[in-house]
Amino acid sequence: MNYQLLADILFPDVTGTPEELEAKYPERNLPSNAIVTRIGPSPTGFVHLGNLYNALIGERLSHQSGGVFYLRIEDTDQKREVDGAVDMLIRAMDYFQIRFDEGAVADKTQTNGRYAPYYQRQRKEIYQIMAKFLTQQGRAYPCFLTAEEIDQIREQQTANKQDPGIYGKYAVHRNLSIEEIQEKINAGMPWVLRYRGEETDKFICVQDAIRGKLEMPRNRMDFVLLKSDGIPTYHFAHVVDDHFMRSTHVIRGEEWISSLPMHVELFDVLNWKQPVYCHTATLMKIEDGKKRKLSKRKDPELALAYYQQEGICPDAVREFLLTLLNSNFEEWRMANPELDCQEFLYTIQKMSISGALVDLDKLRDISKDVLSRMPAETLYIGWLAWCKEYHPEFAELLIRYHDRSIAALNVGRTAKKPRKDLENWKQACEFMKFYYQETFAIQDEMPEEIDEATRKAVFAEYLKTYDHTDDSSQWFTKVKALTEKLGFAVKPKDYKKNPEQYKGNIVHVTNMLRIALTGRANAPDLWEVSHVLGEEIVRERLTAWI
RNA sequence: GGCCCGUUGGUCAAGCGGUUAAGACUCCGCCCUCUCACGGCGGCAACACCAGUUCGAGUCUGGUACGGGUCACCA
Repeated sequence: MNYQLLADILFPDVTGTPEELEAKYPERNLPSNAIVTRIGPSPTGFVHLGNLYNALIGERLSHQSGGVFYLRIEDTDQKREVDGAVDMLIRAMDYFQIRFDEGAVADKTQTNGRYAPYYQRQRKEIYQIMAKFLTQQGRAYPCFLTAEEIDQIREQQTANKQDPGIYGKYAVHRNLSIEEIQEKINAGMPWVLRYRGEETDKFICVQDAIRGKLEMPRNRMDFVLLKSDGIPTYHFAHVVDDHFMRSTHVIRGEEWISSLPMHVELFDVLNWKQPVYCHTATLMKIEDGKKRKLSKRKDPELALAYYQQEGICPDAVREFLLTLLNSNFEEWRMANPELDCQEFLYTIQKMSISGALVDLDKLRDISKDVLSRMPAETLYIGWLAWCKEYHPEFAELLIRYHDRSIAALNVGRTAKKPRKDLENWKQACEFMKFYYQETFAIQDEMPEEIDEATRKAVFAEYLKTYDHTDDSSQWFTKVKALTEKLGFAVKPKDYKKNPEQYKGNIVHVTNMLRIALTGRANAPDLWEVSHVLGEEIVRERLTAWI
């Protein structure tokens, strides 16, 4: 068989050579330990936690090592492509502080980096050059099998209890003569380019950076390199791109492990250096006591958009993923509560292998912790940004009452052990609404044990002695005096012992004040809250009850 | 079904032949306390199973079970 002739028939317009590509996309000039890696999402319009999970690993490893982190859009499946998906993806990554050094930008006509293009469909010529090369080497051939014919082959194989696929004697177009091929092409029959696999009982062995040694049977399949539209399959694109983009590491989900033999085969045949593979664990979800893969349809928490909509602080999501990813992160965080999580040294060695469950309770805990560590001004900026997008009315309040909002965020925050009231920005809008007249509402009932007349007397007496300039302890002394004067027990224990001797206890008094001032029985320190609200609002809210 | 990957409390996990088997989340109790939150103390709760190697096994080997992945002109 004249492979050179075959290659010219198949790729008449392809004139480039692998050598030219090597020259065009040279080795990167980086220190030997610098990691170059990427994420390669498909523009389907759905960005999920797994994308972020892998992105975070790549981003950390590359940036910690002084390497390069880039974005490649794997858009080889035109059918699944959704408009605006890339823009959405980049914005989502940016929201979670994943920044790319080079790679695709939302505008397809623009590029950022010397290994461009970063959209796979724009790299067609590169793949064609390599495909032609493999054809010349006798490692690839055109296959004219239709989907129906392949189905038939599979049925036959299943009936015979043989492995399904195109290989060995089932690769019926493998040894077509040049004339037969020419004839079919002239007849306009569509074809795919298949790799010419070999019957073998050998094994391959790959040192996975996360999992250690991976052993599996060597590839024997005539898998597809180029689809009938001349666009490569994932397998071919991965090998070609990660070689010419000079990735040192390939970080991807464990679902790729089973196609590793194909990739290893291609790197071998092309005589290219294999990148370091890092196969990450799949994120799981528990349902009815069983673990299962997170599903796009059933689990909203899989979509990154969920975290944005809920207003979960991006740092919290990052820290949450970090605790899943690196078992020593939590320890580090406890030892270094004040450091930015970017300062944590991320290591592949500490990565877990088995699939982690996404535990929203844990996320909430981390989130409260992260928010409690932030200064009020920083919180304000993040919260306002979120409100502008998801809760515009609240954003207006935050702007109109800027100083009061900052003061409100500072309640209980400046202490050595800050309060952890805030979980996320959506919840913050609910929690903080009593600070604004526009959103203030009475949510809890006044205590039933206290009759209305007594309640009014409490408020009247409180207002009579209230001095906005009192400090916290002066204020509380007055509250205690009022409590005693109106026949309430200052110590809850006294009341518990002899309830008939009192109208109630100090908890009743402060609860009524708290409900009147904040609308709720549970709220932060009343003196502090009062000073955020200001004297006018304090008096107004209490007077309303008299 | 073939091939792969995995399996320590409900969850995330430490552990690298000898431990009372860490820690975090959740839940429960107590303390602190004007409520709540925070914080402190304490509690419930685990090495999937069976063989083997060994003086000794969560840790090594084999098998079984269970879970997951993959077997496309999808990535």
